[in-house]
Amino acid sequence: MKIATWNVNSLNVRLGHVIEWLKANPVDALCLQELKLEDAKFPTAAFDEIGYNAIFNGQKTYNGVAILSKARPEDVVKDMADFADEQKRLIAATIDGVRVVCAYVVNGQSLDSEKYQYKMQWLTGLRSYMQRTIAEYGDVALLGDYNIAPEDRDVHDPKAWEGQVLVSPPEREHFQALVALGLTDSFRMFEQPEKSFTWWDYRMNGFKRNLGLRIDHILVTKTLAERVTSSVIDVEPRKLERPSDHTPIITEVRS
DNA sequence: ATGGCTTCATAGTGAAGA
Repeated sequence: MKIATWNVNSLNVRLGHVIEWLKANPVDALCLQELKLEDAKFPTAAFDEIGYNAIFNGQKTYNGVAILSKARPEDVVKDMADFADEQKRLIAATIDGVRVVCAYVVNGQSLDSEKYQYKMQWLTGLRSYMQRTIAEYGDVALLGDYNIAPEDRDVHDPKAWEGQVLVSPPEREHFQALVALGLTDSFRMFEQPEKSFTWWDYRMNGFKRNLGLRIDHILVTKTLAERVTSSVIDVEPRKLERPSDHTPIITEVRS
């Protein structure tokens, strides 16, 4: 099966891109982040027309996550049970026997911001949530916008980014804590081109100059990692008119 | 150049993203 994740930065604006991408890339599950729309406005029919089920956890203006899947999603859970959160950042379901967790990690804004503290707390909550989820389900994949570049090679200019949000040591420690739960960064299981990124700033011609970061990830439990056959970033959607600033990443798991 | 661009909410600009 193929599983993918894409921060679409407004599903209203990007619906056409997502539909066309799914037609060209008929993955078994696609996790979306930053829907920026309330559940009542979710375009369920548009996905139904192309053979996809949709589950979603949205809110007006900000955040919002969804999972699109060919198979019917089972045991749908929204939010983290043990972490009270006004913001809609997590949804999970079992698809083809795999527990798929779709997360939109807090950005954090800057290290001296209250939002950074919220990010740290949220990541601590996610760690507990994932620990429990792995214990309960076994085969688990955590897909989404982590808002963390795990290593310097995931940053176009590590010197320029040093000490900034998205690359700070405490954030990277949170990423490694997820790995320590028994999760593997599926993208790094394979030889990859240098300067592989999933996000580029809209400003300064960031994409054309490849001034990006790798902050969207697909982590899988060991049992799944043994069956992973590929993991790739698809930069094509970033080349379209009015693109999202993020682009999809796809991991394939042998059945 | 603490800017640059895009989205949303709003009807001027401001917040937020990363």
